[in-house]
Amino acid sequence: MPEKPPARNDGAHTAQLLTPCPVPSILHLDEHRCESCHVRMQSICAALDLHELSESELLSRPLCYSPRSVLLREGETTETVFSITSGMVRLSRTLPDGQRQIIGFAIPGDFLGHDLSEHVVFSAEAINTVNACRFPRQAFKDFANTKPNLMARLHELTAHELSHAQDHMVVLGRKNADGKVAAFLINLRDRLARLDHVVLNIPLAMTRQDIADYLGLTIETVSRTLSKFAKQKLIVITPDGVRLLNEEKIRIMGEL
Amino acid sequence: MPEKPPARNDGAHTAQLLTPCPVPSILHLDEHRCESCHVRMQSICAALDLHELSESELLSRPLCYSPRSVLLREGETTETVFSITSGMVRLSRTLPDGQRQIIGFAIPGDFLGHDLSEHVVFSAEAINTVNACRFPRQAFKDFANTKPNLMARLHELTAHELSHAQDHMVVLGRKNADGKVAAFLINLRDRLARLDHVVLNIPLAMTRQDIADYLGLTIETVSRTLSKFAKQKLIVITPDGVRLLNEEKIRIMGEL
DNA sequence: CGTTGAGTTGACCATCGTCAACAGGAGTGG
DNA sequence: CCACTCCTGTTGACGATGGTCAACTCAACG
Repeated sequence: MPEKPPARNDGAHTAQLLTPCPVPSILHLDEHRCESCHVRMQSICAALDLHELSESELLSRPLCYSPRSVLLREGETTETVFSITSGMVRLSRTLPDGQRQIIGFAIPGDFLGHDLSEHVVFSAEAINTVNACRFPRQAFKDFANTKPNLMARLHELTAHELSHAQDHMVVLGRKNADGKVAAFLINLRDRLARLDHVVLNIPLAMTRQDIADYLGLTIETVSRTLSKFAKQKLIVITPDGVRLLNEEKIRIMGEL
Repeated sequence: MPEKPPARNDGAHTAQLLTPCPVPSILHLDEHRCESCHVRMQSICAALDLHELSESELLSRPLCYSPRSVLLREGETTETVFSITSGMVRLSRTLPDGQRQIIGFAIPGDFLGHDLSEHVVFSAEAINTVNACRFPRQAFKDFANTKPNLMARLHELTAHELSHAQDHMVVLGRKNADGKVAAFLINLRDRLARLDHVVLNIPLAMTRQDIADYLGLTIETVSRTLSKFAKQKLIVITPDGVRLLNEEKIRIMGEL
């Protein structure tokens, strides 16, 4: 893991400014009502009863972000926090020398801005089209301070995130390339399964470069490893992701 | 980073059962009064006023743990949570194949059991003599649920821990051996400095094996890297730790 | 004085990073 | 429609970083 000279293809992750995309479904209001939100019970909102939900609804705005748009930018002051309702968001930190480490991929139900603090410590960029409820940070914080349930739920999500971060430390510190890629696939599958129940194909909306930057590998090693898995009939690589043929073997390789 | 065959020197981290050591200072009561606790404002207790402090004092017991004793054991159910007041605690996870990843070193002011959940996800072992306030988990949880300040403080500590975990991901994923060791030294120095103000010598109470398991390296690489730093007059290796000669260079190597 | 465990150093080698070439798809413009 | 570029992804050849194995020192301890 030598210190890379100033990143090779920076163009790959320069993302444009925050650009909400058209929200046609602003007309179908009930689709955007919190009450009928399909990830409500996975999200921070699980803590709220119907009355509280409509209170919180007054604070938030459902927004749609086009691919590559920026939800949060590392180093700025935090104006907003988010609850993701669809799509996938990449969370990353950049080193002074230009290297990038992806610290996670947020999926529907995930919350961005756990600490409610003033400083954004990582960038958040939409990978594909993303829908998210955006809250003004201070208003959300004030609201949470009056609702012990909500604060407890936020804490629960944060603690869960911490545990997940610790899992990933183990992967980064103690797994070889095969183990890292296997752990990544299994982990993503399990998280998506919690939302969708059946996940046959694991959609890989992120690029190989993203996966590499998440696993502390290079794009070449990720590509090679996936090809090797395919040759060993452990997976099939599809245009939009990966299908597991031998989940058990992959799971053992990636096991923590 | 090949998958190690079942750990080389397991003996190094078999720790004995929870064994509080004699607490002679049980006589000098005021030293153990929360009111005069020297890490109070760094710890979870910073959220409590004097009245609340004496309430919480009824829940907790100040205990002393001898080196290598176990505060929490991975996989068991959580009976207790801790606030560390002196000494250093090693937090680790073990993989099915016996490999170990150290996910952090807790120092005075740190809290163990952030999630307040039923399952212990990492082991916590005293590295040297450790003093800690022990709370029954459920009682602490109930208490926190009645004190929004305390819950907010717990959440603050957890969010801080999460941010720290993300820092460490960057180190594990994107730094070479030199950068990892440098980042470790600087990070430890800064954390100790927050407690002690002046830290000339960085005490390394943990073994080289511990450092290696924290940084995703081997004991040999850690040893070699420290020797190299010493040869380059960046540090001096002392019996009980390390002294920085050229902090600036180390800091740059370890920079995030 | 032998044992044990931590730490250091050297020699060798495997894994994964580096560099390079190439394939295929999307978008652009003539 | 085709030529062109740009970008992502794949594959191969080579080499450096860091892991493996081994030998050694030193301090602590009985």
